[in-house]
Amino acid sequence: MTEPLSKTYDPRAIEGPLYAEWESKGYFGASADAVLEEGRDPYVIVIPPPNVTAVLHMGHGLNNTLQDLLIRWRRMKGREALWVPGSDHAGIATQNVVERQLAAEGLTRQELGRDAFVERVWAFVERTGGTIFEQLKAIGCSFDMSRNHFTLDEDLSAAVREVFVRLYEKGLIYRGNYIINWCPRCLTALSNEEAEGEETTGKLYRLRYPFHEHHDADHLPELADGRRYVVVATTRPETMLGDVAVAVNPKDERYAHMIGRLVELPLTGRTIPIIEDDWADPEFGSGAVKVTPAHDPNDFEIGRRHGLPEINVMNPDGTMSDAVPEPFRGIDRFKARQLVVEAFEARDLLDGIEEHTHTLPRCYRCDTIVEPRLSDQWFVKMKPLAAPALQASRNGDVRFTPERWQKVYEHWMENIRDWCISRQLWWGHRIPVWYCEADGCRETIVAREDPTECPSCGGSDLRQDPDVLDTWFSSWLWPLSTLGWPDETKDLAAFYPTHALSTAPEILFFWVARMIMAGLEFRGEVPFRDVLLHATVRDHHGRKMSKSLGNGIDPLEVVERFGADALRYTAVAGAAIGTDIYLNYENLEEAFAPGRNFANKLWNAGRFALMNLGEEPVPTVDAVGGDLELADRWILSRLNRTTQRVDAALEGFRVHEAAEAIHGFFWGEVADWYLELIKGRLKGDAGDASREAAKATLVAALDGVFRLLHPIMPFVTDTLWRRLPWPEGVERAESLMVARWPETDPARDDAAAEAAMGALQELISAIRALRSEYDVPAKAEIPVELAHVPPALESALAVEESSLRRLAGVATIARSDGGGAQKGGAHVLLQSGAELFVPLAELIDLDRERTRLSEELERLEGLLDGAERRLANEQFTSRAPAEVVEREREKASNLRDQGERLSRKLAALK
RNA sequence: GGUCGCGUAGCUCAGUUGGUUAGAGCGCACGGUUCACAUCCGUGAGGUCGUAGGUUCGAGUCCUACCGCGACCA
Repeated sequence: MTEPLSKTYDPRAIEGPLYAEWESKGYFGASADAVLEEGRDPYVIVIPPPNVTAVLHMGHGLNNTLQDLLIRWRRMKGREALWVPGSDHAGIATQNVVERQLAAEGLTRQELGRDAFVERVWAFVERTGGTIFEQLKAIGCSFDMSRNHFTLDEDLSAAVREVFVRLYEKGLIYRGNYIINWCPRCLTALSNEEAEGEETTGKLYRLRYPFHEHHDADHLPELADGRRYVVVATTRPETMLGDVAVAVNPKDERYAHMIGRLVELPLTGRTIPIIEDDWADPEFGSGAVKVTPAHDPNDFEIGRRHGLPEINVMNPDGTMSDAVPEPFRGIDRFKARQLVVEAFEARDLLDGIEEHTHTLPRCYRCDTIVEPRLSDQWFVKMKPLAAPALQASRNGDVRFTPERWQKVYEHWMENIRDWCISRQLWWGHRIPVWYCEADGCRETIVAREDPTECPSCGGSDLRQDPDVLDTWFSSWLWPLSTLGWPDETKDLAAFYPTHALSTAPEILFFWVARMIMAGLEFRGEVPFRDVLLHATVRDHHGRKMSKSLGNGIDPLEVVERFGADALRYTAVAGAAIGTDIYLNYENLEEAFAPGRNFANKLWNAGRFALMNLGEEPVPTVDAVGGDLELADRWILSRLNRTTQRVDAALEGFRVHEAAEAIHGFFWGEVADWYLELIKGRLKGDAGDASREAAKATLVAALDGVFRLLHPIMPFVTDTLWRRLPWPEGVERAESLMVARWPETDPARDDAAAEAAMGALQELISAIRALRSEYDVPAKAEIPVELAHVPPALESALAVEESSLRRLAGVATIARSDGGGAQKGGAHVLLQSGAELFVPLAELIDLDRERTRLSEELERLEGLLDGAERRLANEQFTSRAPAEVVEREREKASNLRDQGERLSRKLAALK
């Protein structure tokens, strides 16, 4: 710990060991007793559980950095901070992975059998399941691994079963035969949310259905054989094999008198009726729509309204079923589509094909086109659960950041549809429902404990429902179940409700909305107060990073090359609220330059400070009070303002603003100015008292900024912080991680010091700019003359004249009255009111100087013109607030003064 | 089609209730090798704040329309 810092910043050397130390000291743990018995204020975040098979990607990197930032910040603020980690069994995704492994061995899960398959998945999960947490540790996540959970753990599974039974008993879970979204590749039902719409340019086919018999449809077109026909349009012609009616709008006069007539359903030998239903839109196509109740949600509704039959023409795998005529049986749906169209064409029944843009639903796990399918499934009745969840948003019990997500959430809640929760998978929570197989009984048993006999007939021939539950049916309980619910555990009492949830916007409905419903339904309280929807990580072309595009960034490679702190800072600084973060995966050095450069700067400036501070104790700032110099008071004032800014930013989840404030303070003020100003004092050039004041201030400034930065860049800050020399007798935590967050101190705000330093900085910058403008050699020391020096600058020069010489390369400082202009030099009018003259006849070209001053004068006159016009406007002076008018007057007078002086100088040069 | 959001420097973005001479990082140009840092230091170029109206004493900020982009939901 006291070995010297390496000359170059090497994050690999510090990060791993430091994390291990934090973990071994138990800093990540939280205590329920501390909350329940000692009255400590908790702050809780539950992790959005990554899939158990997941490997870390930048989305995780960003999201978990944000959570760690919030947790570390609140921990330093003295809260009992708990970050609950865990993972999700991810039914379809995990099952797919293992099925692919089997396929590589030439096996299918059906060949293996259910029990053996599930065993195999468990083996896989146990082998790979912990990976992501090791990876998250590498980026510094301070979660409490003693509370790690998995959705298939015994206690979490018990919670799932409890919830199923409760909702069933309450009448909110039911089984029914409805149209659901079906993935023909995964062979399972999906919820509406899991079927993702994708805009596609497809085709709209117009099909002719001839009337079964001749009648008075003279205004309709006729076929070559003289039969009249109606035209229906569809994007899925193969489903016509399951048509049971043609619907027209009752208000549509073209068809009004045809209701009840029959048309022939081509290819099938069936006839189907024309029915009236409001759903048919007279404006769309011919106004007549085919009705296929078993394969379309709207047609399903029409079918039920009219008591129509439901003909299922498709097998689960997307091939045509035995309910269709022979040539189509067993044929894949898309091939069947082609065959149906050809058959229509051959019979002159194809009315036309046109391009048609529509939204196709695809399976969110395998991208296969989802098929609406009629089947028996379990559903949750959502309206009763949504009502309180909607209320919670409207009354502010849950808040969304960025705010606009509130509307998205409420819109979804207002239009909620029932949730299909059964999945035809093997990996997941088995549905706790049994059917009595006894003849004449057929009882349905829904139970918390596996039943051994039928409560109705006493029979023991029970068959459990083969299906499992939607994974989200367990993750919607996450904040409850990870804290022990339904048991009344200490954790539940101490840590529920949690405080913030940070996640990706795309799972707002899947997960966040449902957690809010579950929290309210099962615990009577929202599960968290704040929902933070973070940025999407994209590549430099704006494309979402994805495995299939190969445009991802491996966070571990970034950590390896630049360090976790660099990764974290880059993510935090780039993730402005409501905007996505763009990273170039082809050039990681450039992509992570902000964090990498800043970490390196911290290291080097910190190392320099530590070398100069030495290891002996330093006095406190209070102890050297009277010896504090301008620069000291200035940097302490700046620190104080920075602390205020950072606090306010973090309260509002404006993490990028916090990062920027700290970055600007450390680099732009501490490193660029303060360290430069005190170099001589640290060496003792100005005596012991001055040196001690500088040391005390430097330690205070670094201590403060390291604390502010620790939640964002925990490793480099703790490493440097613990090496700071410390005042004797002042208590100090053993790690910055568990040190207290800085308090702001109004007494340290020092406007006078800031004004004086501001004037000095302006002067130094102006001299540097002139040197650059006129190509003064870097080492050449130049004379300067000052006039009209205002008190603020005067007070700065009184103590920092040597700094001025060193930082601006000044040899001599003379005073003049500043009356006119001297030839053979350069003039600058400073905003502080001072005048700078650099007499460098041999370097300064008169023409160039005149041009430079003219341009400056023009700029000033433009500004003055605007200000004067405003002041001349009586409306402005009477209506604008007095202070605004006053500020405008000062500005105008200042500009006028500068302008006049500048034109005199310009005139003198002509 | 509905809802929401976004167009500010070459790029990615700040700009907190309308009011200092509109900022940052990256990139670019020029200069800089002893004395913390070339992952650095200094200086600089670059913006009629998408377009057109409107409200106001005053608009990057508020309103309307349009153009362009994106997201979500049908």
